[in-house]
Amino acid sequence: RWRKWQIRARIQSSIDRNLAQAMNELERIGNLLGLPKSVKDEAALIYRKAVEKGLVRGRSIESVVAASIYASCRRIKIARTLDEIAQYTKANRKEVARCYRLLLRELDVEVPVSDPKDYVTRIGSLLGLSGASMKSAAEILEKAKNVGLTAGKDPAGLAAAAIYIAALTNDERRTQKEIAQVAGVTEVTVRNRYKELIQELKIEIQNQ
Amino acid sequence: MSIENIVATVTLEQQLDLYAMERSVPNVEYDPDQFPGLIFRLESPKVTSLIFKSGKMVVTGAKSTEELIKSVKRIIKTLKKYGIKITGKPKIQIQNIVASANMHVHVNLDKAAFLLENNMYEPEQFPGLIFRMDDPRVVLLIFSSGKMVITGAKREEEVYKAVKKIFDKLNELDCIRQIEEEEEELEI
DNA sequence: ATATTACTTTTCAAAGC
DNA sequence: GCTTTAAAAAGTAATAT
Repeated sequence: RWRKWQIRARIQSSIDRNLAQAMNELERIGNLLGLPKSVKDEAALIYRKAVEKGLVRGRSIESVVAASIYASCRRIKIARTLDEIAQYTKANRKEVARCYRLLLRELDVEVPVSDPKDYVTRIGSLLGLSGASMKSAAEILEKAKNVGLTAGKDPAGLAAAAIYIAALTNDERRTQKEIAQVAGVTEVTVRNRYKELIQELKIEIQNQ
Repeated sequence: MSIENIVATVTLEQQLDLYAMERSVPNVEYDPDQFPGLIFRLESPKVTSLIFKSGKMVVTGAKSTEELIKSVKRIIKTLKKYGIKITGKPKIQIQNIVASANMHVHVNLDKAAFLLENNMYEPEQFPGLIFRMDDPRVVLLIFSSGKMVITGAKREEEVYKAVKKIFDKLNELDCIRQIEEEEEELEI
């Protein structure tokens, strides 16, 4: 009886210690990323489930915390790339991605497929674009999705190209370089997506 | 549909001296600190073999069972040619078959990701939808172009079964759209 | 600015760390 | 879990011309 109680207490305290450390990490990374409380709370919930299922064994707390944050961002539709989150940890993107896949498979956390439109708000505001431009970028992406142009493509690259077009047509031109930088993709990707979008959606660009 | 790669293990039931092989057989790589197996590349059929001191080997790169068998025979013949004594007949076991196929349709991956069970679709990480099929037990990488990769099969038949099954399933779920393809290559 | 090369994902065995 | 080997898919990245 006593022994059983002791074992249970020991396990509980081990989970508590793990959680306490994890919450510090979560708070640190979350603040560095400028995430709202709702995202941090959701991430904490996901992490708690992971610890209770013993998924953190053999892995660093930090990587699992980062993966929980990523899953939370995806659920709440706060656009953040895996790289952005991983940069504040000692682990690399690959390790965080591995933990994220583990969370998806082992926990019943449902994560919707990321929507390029979610990246528009972030990229647009970082560039100081008007709401009108962001709205037209979202419309371009909606059309692109309807003709099956977005399948398999990086949502950040798609959003970047849509913003490039929208800014151009709204007289708020930003260079591909500027957009690529804040979107976290290369200029080549922005250019490739841009070419495809204007060609397939028959968008007229006056400028040169 | 075509088989792209077959991974097989070959058991020779005898110990091998890899150091002696490295000295006498040309074009082999052996660095036990890096990897316990000796790497031997056969030019035709173009396959690569990892040979272990236990007498077991892994042969990769074959595109058909016939090619695999021919490769194993040639590898053993080559080793014998350079003075490596090999007794008994090799036991060949196919461990993994990788194949590619083309459905010639456009696939709505967003919809498929929502409707299919056991799938993973993360376009920021990889363009294909990863689907784990229970029967046959294989993994399929499905692309929006309608092309796909089937891996994890142990028999050729499982590949055909999996391709038919996923096509029917995507059709049922209405995740497929016909596409106008210019060049229709004829294949069997 | 475009062309190559290289990496992402999945699968599998081998022996050893 | 890692190390090594092969192969395809399509996208993206890094480097070369």
